Amino acid sequence: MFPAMRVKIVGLDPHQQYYIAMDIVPVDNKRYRYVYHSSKWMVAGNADSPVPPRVYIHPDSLASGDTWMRQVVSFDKLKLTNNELDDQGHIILHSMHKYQPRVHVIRKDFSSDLSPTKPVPSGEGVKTFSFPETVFTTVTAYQNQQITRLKIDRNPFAKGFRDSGRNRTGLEAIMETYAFWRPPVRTLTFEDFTNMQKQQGGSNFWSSLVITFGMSV
Amino acid sequence: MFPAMRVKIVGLDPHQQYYIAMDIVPVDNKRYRYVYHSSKWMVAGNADSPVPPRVYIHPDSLASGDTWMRQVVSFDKLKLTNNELDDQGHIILHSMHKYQPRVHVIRKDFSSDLSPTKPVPSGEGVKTFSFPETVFTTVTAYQNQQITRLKIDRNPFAKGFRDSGRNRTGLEAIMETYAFWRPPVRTLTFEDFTNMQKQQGGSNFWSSLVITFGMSV
DNA sequence: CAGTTCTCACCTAGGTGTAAAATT
DNA sequence: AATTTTACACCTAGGTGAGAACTG
Repeated sequence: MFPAMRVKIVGLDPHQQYYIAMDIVPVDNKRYRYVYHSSKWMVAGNADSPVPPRVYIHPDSLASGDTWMRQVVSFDKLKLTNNELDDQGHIILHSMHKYQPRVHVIRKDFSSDLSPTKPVPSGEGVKTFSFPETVFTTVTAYQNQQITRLKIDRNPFAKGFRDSGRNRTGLEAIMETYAFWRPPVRTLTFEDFTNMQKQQGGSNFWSSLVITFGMSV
Repeated sequence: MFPAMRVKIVGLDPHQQYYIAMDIVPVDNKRYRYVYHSSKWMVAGNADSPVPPRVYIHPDSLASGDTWMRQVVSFDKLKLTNNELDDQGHIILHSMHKYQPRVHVIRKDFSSDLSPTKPVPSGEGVKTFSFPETVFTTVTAYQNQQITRLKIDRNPFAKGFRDSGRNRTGLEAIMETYAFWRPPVRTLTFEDFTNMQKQQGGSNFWSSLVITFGMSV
């Protein structure tokens, strides 16, 4: 999956052990098609039947709160497939559907049955974060030129398709000289999240947990 | 370092957590030179002054005894350097000296000060294994054709230097068709080790620890 | 014919020994 | 003269979109 989701985590217990995991859930019950002349995704019927749930457990798991908080947690190794019989542990999605990635922070002492092929457990030791700007629509071929350009311009592995003849604009050219530049990040506190989800309030333990999202572009 | 050291471990407590680490210690206090006409390494003076000790902590650390015992533990990412100012965490050695790799099994509850830049602690919670057949002499350029051929024939990354014109012998040709072939392994029990090292006896906890060595060729 | 699969050239990233050049 | 460093071609391994081929 590119761009990869990247998060910064604050407020964990430095000495407690945690798993961090991602799953990807349907946004609605619809199938979509892209209408080129209006540049919009339109509903094209009901969703296909749901697929076996998969969870991507971040490869740095298990790690201490301290370790997680000292790094940007990147999900750039997460892979997607439309093959419902996949045996590579990839996350299985339907093409032409809308999905929302979720980040789960799972306390070790609560993770008795954490598995790549079972839904993430819910309860006191697990907190889940979603960032609405990361909703995406799955395709098997790109439906418009903007997304193709984003992919080619931002993914190092697609360098071979960059049109070096096409000149960058003045601003872009300047940006390129700042190799360390990163787009602005957005911060979402656990309180924001609980409000958004109309959740009934978290334990003290989690009250300071903050997770910040930035795209890896 | 190629060929990489690979070990199989038996007899750990499946539910206990362990680090596994490697360091490389001088075999003697001498510097060597290779005498081509006799195909032998000869003493060529006293060793250079010792170098800051480094430890390679196996990247699968920290893991349970169960996890360690279920896999072949391979040290193929271990890197060597002759640069005493190295800041990449590589193990620093002198060229033209004889060295012996050691494998350390370190119980988590004993590993308070385990660090890549400090000597491995010794004591009740740490057991160390050496395999005399892994002694090697460091060089900056290969000193004889046999070692060059071993490196080129056995290391996939050196495939570009293989002389596909030179025909394999009948036996070698047959061997090559068995992709899964591995050289015989040698088993060393902790008792063997204690005898060899004239150690004063281990705790019950470790009495069944066995470590088996095989080269990754 | 919209959607999917497959093969391919072209990249990133990094592990090899060679041979020339530099060092001591 | 022996040893070490450096630039380089050639690999492994795997992530890209293009475009042809295929599917229903």
